[in-house]
Amino acid sequence: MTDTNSSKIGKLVPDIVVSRLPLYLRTLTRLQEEGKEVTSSQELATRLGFSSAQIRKDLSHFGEFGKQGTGYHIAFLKDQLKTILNLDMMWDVALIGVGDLGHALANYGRFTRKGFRIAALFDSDPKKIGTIVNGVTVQAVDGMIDTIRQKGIRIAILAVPVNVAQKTAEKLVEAGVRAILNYAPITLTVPAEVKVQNIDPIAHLQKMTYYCKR
Amino acid sequence: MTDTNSSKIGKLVPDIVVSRLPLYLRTLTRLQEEGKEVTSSQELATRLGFSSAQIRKDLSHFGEFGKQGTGYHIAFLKDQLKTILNLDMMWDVALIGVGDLGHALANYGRFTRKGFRIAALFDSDPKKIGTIVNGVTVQAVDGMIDTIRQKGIRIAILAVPVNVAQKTAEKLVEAGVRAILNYAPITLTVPAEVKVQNIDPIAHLQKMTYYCKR
DNA sequence: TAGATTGTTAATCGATTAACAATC
DNA sequence: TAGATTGTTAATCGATTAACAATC
Repeated sequence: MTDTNSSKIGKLVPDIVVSRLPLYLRTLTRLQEEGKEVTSSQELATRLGFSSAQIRKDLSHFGEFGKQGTGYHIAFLKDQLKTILNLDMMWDVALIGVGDLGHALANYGRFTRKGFRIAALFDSDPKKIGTIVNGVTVQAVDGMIDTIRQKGIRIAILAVPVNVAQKTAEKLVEAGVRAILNYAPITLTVPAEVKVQNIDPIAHLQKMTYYCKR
Repeated sequence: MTDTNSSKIGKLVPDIVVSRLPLYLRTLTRLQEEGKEVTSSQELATRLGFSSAQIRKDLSHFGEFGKQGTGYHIAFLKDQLKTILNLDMMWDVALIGVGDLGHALANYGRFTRKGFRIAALFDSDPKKIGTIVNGVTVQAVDGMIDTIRQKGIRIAILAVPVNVAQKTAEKLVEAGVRAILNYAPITLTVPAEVKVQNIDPIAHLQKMTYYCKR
């Protein structure tokens, strides 16, 4: 088995496995920062709170990246994971909604460092349109579809009020967006080929209070 | 079976079921805003993209909330879910790290509306200490443990730089915090009785680019 | 009553883990 | 070689779904 650039033919990789790859990547980067060059499924497992078997199984969906007796060369495995996740390129991202949250996201330096460039900002508030945030001019939502199409943007971050989130998502889909990171507390309805990931701090807090009896 | 205030005795509710309860709550609130008084597992399922069987099974862990032929009374089910999730009270929350993200979170009105009051703000930057954000004075991280203990705060939102996140989490645990919403891109190591939920937008984006071949 | 929908059971499906031969 | 660790298989574990009796 030498196919390391894509998943094994005929086998679909479970979504939950894909979810863990960014965590592996993150952990490898940290290990590297600590000066390590080689790691093992056991070390990764300890760091992440997973089992070592799970890590080996997950990676086995994509190829063979380790050496028996030695483990994994960190720089090599990082590169492989980046390739698998299509992170060997810079992705342009549209950010819709430049309120407090949108503002914080537009200024979040980690996006750029990790290969996600905020290439366009949109808002519907006339007071915000035309202002410059982190070097990018805020545009009217009215022209959003054209701009996103023209720039070929495939990823959007949705930070608009919940009452306009679904409508805005539909515009994004029309504009050709394939992935939406949704901060609005609502389940978006989009075509199956469009990926949505939701971030809702309230939902996370509410889950934890379940365990906080008092 | 009339035990509606807690899970069935002797049966532990799977964590993944607990994760979905806040989404049910959110959807019920939306249905209510649309003027509905009654709903069904099928309607909830369609809204959420789940199966109706899953919704009925999830709810069955906690009691019987519906009526055959009719469905669920929305206000009643909402109340029950709130009780199950310990949301029938106001929770004090400490927010650590008042950078761009922390600032946005401190100003996020939805926390208060959903029963989470930002009761204390902490930062280590002398320029921020003493400033007031959304009516709360930013305090030095130095006195954090005492303040959290004194106020009996059980929930913390961690929005500090990644390099101090683990150290800060340990202080929070020492102060008696039982639940941490972690925005730093690192897997925190905490005692088993402390719940951690992670929010990492980069991880979400990286998951989606896996499916964005190009 | 007839139609609708629940709560639950059993079957199915999928993910995790334990164990180990292979081999560095 | 001896020790360590991989990749994979098979077993286990757990979650989801289909189906339906109960009943509103």
